[in-house]
Amino acid sequence: MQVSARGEYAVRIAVTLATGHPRTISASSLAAVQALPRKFAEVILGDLRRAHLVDSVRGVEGGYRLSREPEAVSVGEVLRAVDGPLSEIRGRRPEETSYEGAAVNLPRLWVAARAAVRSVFDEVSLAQAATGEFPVRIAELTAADEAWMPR
Amino acid sequence: MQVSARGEYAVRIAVTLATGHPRTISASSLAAVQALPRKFAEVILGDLRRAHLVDSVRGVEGGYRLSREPEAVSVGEVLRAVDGPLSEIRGRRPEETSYEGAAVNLPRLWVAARAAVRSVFDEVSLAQAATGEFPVRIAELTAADEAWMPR
DNA sequence: GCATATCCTATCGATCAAGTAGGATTCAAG
DNA sequence: CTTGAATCCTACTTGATCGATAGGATATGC
Repeated sequence: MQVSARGEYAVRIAVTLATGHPRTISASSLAAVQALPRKFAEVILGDLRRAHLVDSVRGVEGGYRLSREPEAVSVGEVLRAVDGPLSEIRGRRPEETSYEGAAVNLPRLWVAARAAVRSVFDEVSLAQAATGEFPVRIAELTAADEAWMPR
Repeated sequence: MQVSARGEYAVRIAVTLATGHPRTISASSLAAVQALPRKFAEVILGDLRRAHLVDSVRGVEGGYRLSREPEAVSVGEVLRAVDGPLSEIRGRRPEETSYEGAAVNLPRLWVAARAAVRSVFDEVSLAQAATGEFPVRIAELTAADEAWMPR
């Protein structure tokens, strides 16, 4: 479940927009407050705009704002907008894989893994990510000390 | 949760070894039966050997076999041996991330996502992956039609 | 018309992924 | 004690992608 710099930046930008909603915030302001490269932030905001997750306003006093309410946008949507699909197996969708011999059951495993990832990123809204009030299922996942240990 | 070609190949090789356990199987035989490049398979088997997941025997009649019983090796271990950690956020471990402002709660989200991935790959053994008799929790994840749909 | 934004196109260096090449080394069987 | 089949080691290539930057065209409010 590798999240690229683009993905991380996009979510940071999105939760910042969620917190300021419905005010519009400029790219330089977003970049400054989250300490990321301004030009790169512009590129990412372009991706989010083309995915219809944010609206943009040009000119002085312009900037970006979420297209929908922060409660109605999931983190998964943001990540998909900038990186592609949440889960890929050697560049293919899990359900598109197919194997011979001892590996015939692997597609089910890949699909299960994707479902697990979705159950986190598609079930957390930008509003929840901003406030830290995660759904119970998500909170439970982070409750065990073990979840915080590298492996 | 991107799985690279190395990762996919490694798991396919591992379940093949699990099925043949405890016989030793040569790299060319593994490559042939799973239809993957022989030289690349050799590289991957080297990774698995250095991770102490497989033992190798040189010479004629040589080959590879699992170091432990197929029930005692998880898919997660195989994936970690060839790609690195299951989950990384911009190249860092989830628990090592840290943010200012609206993004302060994101580390919990990253940790939750990693926990979700682990709950699949670390809970499925090579024996289960080979037979298709997955744990109930995993089977449930693949039961819904929705799990098989792209998004 | 000027300051401040977004927006568009192009480029760049570094890194990595996937795979290949060639051969040195090991070992059992005959 | 040779031979053939296997692991193992080092190096290389090729292409794509990632993370960014540059420079300016375009829009907008005052």
